[in-house]
Amino acid sequence: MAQRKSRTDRRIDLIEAARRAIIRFGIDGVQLSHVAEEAGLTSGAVLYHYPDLSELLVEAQHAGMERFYEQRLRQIAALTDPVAKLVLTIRSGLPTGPLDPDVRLLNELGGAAGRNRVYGVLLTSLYDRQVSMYQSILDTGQALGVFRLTTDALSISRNLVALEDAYGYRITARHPIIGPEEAAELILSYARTVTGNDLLH
Amino acid sequence: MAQRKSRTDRRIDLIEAARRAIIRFGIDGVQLSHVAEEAGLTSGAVLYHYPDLSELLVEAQHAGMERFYEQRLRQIAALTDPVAKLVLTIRSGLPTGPLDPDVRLLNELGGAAGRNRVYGVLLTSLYDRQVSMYQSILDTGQALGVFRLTTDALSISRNLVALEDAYGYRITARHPIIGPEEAAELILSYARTVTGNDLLH
DNA sequence: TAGCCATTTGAAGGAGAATTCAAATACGCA
DNA sequence: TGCGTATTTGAATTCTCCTTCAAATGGCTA
Repeated sequence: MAQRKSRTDRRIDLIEAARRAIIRFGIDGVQLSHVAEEAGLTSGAVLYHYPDLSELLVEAQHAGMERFYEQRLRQIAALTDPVAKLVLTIRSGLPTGPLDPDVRLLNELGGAAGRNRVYGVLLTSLYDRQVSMYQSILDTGQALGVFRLTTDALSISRNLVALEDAYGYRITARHPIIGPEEAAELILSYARTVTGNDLLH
Repeated sequence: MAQRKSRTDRRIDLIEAARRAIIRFGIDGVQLSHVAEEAGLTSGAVLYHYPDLSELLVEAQHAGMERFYEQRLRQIAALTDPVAKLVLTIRSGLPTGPLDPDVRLLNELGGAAGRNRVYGVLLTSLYDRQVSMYQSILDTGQALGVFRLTTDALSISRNLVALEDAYGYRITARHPIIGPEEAAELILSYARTVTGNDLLH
């Protein structure tokens, strides 16, 4: 028998297991047994904690998104230079490679968000928060005279997040030419143009 | 009994039916019975033409992609002015609204392309062709002196397609602010900056 | 240490979907 | 018109997954 755990500990495990299962089988392809296997439990045990699988899936997606976002925030928190912040933020929004679990998870939502309101809201809220993240970097840089923005910071930020998203898809789909490095360079080329800064650091 | 049709006619119908079913239930959620219902047939009839549902789904995705791409090509073929071409191309890459079937279908592939090589290849090939489409418009504009590109046309084109893709997702996910118009304006703002052209026509 | 209770198992049942196939049907062609 | 055949149906079968639940398990507390 699998090790017994407290209600909260087990729920945390299950959310992690669901995350892995979604990546393997897709948000519409996950089955109770997939989650159970990933967690090292039986289907019954999963059902004991989550009588409704779809609720667990939402929680898994939510947790994955929060982790992704918090991680990005934490990385730039250590920096003060707007240039360094911007460059690092761009890189941290891209997958490390085709198998990057965080981005793979987010990508699963793309299609589902058009059919499922909950997923649509989740994804939209993540997008908006990432936009704010960029916006505050750009505003600061502008105020310090480091950036000379060609348009409003909001529009630029929206485009930056959009570019990250799109290249995340390209990379996980294994584009033969566009990998993490190439994508970063493409986004940076945009960022250089609109900030009027070489973004060397 | 449903009207009898020739092998080829029925296969065309089924591909259309599968396309609709994918949009409704997701690429990993479609069932034989969904396709059958959309086609006005029984599951047995579907199986008679496509013993393997997954092959039908691939064909449906392929057909949807080709149609989407051909449609865009056809639209710009009527124009000669690079500015008009560029503006129209940007608009034609965006969904008309959250329910746009062509984009909804493409979005279904996003996640699956990370798990399924066939879908990955399909999606990558569409991306590359769309990039070429933009590239030829930009090259022409540059040659005519209408555009003064800030970077190489290839990078700009990659970013333009990436932006379309990403805003396609945002729109189908029903972002409360970013609709077709707003997305077009965001992409145009990028295009203006990198072409040095106001893109008014 | 004994007993309680939350957690987990595993088997049984049931629902739903895929698959098979014999029979029915309608179209094309002689 | 009538034959032959490709297409479609619908029922039976099998398969897979979800759901339920009684029994087992093991940690916690008194």
